[in-house]
Amino acid sequence: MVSIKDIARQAGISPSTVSRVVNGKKHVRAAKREAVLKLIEETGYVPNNAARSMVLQRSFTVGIVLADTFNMFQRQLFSFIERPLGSFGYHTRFFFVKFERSSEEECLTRLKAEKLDGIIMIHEIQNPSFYDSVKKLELPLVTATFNQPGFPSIHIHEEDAAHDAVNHLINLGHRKIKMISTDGLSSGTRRTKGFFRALEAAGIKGAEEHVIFVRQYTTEFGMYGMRELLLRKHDFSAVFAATDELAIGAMRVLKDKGIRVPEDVSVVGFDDIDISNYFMPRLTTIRQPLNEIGERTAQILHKYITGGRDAGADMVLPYQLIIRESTCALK
Amino acid sequence: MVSIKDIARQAGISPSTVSRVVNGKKHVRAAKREAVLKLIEETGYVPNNAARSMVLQRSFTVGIVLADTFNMFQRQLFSFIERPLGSFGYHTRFFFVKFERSSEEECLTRLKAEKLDGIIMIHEIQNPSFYDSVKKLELPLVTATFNQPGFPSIHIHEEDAAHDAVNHLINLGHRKIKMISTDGLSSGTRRTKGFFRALEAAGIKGAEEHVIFVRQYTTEFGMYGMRELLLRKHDFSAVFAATDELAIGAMRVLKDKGIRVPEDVSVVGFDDIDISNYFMPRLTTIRQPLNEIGERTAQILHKYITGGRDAGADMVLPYQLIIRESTCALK
DNA sequence: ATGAAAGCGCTAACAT
DNA sequence: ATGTTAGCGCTTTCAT
Repeated sequence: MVSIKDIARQAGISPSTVSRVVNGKKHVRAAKREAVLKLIEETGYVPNNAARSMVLQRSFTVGIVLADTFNMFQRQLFSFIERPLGSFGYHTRFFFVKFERSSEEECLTRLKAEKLDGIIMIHEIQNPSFYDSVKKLELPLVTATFNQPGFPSIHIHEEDAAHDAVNHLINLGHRKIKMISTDGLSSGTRRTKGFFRALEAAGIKGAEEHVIFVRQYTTEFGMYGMRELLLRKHDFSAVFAATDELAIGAMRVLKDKGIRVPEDVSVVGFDDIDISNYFMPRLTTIRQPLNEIGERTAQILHKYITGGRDAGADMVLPYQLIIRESTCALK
Repeated sequence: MVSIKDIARQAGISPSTVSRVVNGKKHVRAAKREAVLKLIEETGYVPNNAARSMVLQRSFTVGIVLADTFNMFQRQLFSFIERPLGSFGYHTRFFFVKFERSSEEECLTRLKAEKLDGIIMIHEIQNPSFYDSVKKLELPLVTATFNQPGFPSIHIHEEDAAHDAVNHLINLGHRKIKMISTDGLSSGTRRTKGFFRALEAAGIKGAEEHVIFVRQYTTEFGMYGMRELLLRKHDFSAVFAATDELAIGAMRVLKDKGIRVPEDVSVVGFDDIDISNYFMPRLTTIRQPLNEIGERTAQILHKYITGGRDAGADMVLPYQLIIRESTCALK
């Protein structure tokens, strides 16, 4: 493997100068710069990252914390984060965390072990002490798709979005509306709040009884949630699922029971993952601007890493209600 | 950050001994080993990877080459590869490649730049010189889900599987069967071969005219493929899609045209991605044992990296035809 | 069984 | 503008 010394020797100069050229520093005579560049081209020299990393005390890698379910939503969001991050010269490293206290703690340990330049969370850790520890480590952290006080966050206004989604149902004439949500995750809590708010504004009582809580945002739990709902009593004409994946699972059960969507039951999701537009029926949902969220997240983290400790910024992006085929007016 | 020197100093011994303990080497008196372990526990010491990497000339990271579409199939497979790889102490780094010559070349450059311990390909590069270059680099490489001569490969027998899928259609009485496939990727070629073989065995002529080739395995291209098929003439009763994603796109178009699946047209996919079982109708498909493929791939690569250059092993895993709701007997 | 010393490839502070 | 030097944290001979 050709090293900086090889280049220096062949160019008849010192490694320092080669380093200056490689890093685009000033104070190098044009002629030498050219010569070095040419040599690099010829030899295919590439700086050794481990070495740079050691002296610079930076790893050039950022950790991405995500749920070990690695569901479609997260996978899509990751794609949108990875690219801009790469353009800033970062690599990404995954940290999967389960929905358990012990897994969260272990995640923190692993996060510490790697010498990360920064952390992006696209899945929230429930234990608040996690964030305290990160703060102590002075590790730049930004959260994407949810708001974490004290850290830069890029997200939409989930409560408002949920409210709009439910309101869409209400405007369609629905009064008996159920929700499949999560109570362990703050995103679930916020979406549930929006649900309650819309119901209350419409004068619909007993909202609390209308929501069923499941543990994770997966199609499996969507099925489970709907089964539970049906077990209690099928007296609803519409369902709001806290995520598209939940909605997809719920629709699966509905279909299997011979209950038609949207004729018998309208369904609204949340997130607008790719597949939602391929479903039959196409899912009505809230679109999160994943592309922009990814881009902003990368930008802000980079700024945070390079520019210093000005945390706390909270960026709220616009969402959009996408009305498709899974909802219709109450007959 | 606590370093090996700190531990050594506190334990009143030399860094060498600490290193021995950390790496589980022999020739350390039990008492000292205990002491060091205790200190490590207390201080939360973790070896600096960059430093180890430099002296060991290993990066502990393996590159994963995948299509920049990062479709559902790849996302799922990645999950199954990442875990076992992690248990061997490797990290993963993504290398997305587009379906273009230039992107493939650039991928090779980036692959070289990183000091990778190994490479896993879950997407094939079309340019054969790519593999020559990797061979020259003496970089351990294993391919997952497709066979690359000269490298360890873990995959199913795609041609046989495709044959079985099509045969299922034939057994159902279908004679007018179309295929949506790819000709740029060898997996597409192999699946197409299976399609031909089944048709020929059944005495169905003009097989070549029955397949439409698209560029990528995405739902979008599935839609495109079906639209083209319909444009030519709707004289088929069944369609075999080279992947589930393609099938999903195809079914979308069918549905939009008011053509029922499976009553009017039976559809078979390939891969059995998670979502296929949630579709309406549930997709009949070929199941690739992703879990096992992922596990084996990680194992074999690890062995390859640590054990030396015994490339060439070719592991063929069993597949399974999963008959669900998207196919039915020809009426 | 243990320590001293060298060196992995690079950058930056300090000379000049 | 350029070179010399030290050192990042670790592992590994080579002594002892």
